[in-house]
Amino acid sequence: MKTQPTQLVRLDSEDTVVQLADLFRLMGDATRLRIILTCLKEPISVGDIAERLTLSPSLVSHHLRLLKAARVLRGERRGKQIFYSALDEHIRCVIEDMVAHVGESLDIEEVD
Amino acid sequence: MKTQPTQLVRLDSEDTVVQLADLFRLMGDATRLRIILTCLKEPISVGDIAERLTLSPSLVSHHLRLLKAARVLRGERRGKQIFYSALDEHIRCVIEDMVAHVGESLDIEEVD
DNA sequence: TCAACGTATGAATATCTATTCATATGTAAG
DNA sequence: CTTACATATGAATAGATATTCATACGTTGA
Repeated sequence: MKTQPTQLVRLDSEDTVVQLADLFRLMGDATRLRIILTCLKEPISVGDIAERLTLSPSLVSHHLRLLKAARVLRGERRGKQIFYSALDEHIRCVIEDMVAHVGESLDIEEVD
Repeated sequence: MKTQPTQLVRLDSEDTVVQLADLFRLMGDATRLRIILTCLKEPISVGDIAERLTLSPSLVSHHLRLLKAARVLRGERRGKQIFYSALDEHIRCVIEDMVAHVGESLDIEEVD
């Protein structure tokens, strides 16, 4: 069971906009977005992400640090490995909406 | 009446991810996000955006060019002015979902 | 045609950021 | 405790990008 936010998020507020922009910027890198998508499927270790996306573990770790700090992902230790997964499901919605946008854009591609 | 996308958008596809990342990156700048939010409320001219956000018309125009190219916004000429507005409603959904994410994150702020 | 206004564009720059490499930290097994 | 493995961190760097300034383009009215 999830508690409701106590205060409404004000879209006009300066720091709310900055906060949103920070999150979008995080998703605005193809490598990082691929990492997010990979973690959305199932919890997965740093090494496995690196292997699946053919990236260096170091690079993956750098990105994971940012994503964890922004509360997009969370890490859970299991023995020597750390498994990363989505902190909540909103990110999935955000991406799905954006996919819909891309889909529509593609659809009217021939217009001009 | 809107036609349906003829082809499914494949999330695994390399260029789909890049396309998505490009869009997120566009929204990942606070100034640009403020411009988007302003245009989401109602069609508004370049000069009025600049005034409302206290930005130079030149800077606004630079950002609008990118947002138009990415099909986030559209521009429509009315006399000397050009009014910008959202091309479709998906961007609004994307932002709303992200606001929800921020709301949840704020809600558990005290956890660690 | 000219002037005035609104918008767009190009170059220059200072800042930011993704990536790499080397190294450190933490964990489990022997 | 040491070795091996998994992940994290810090510095260095090459490339990207937001902003500014100057200038050009397009539109309207005189």
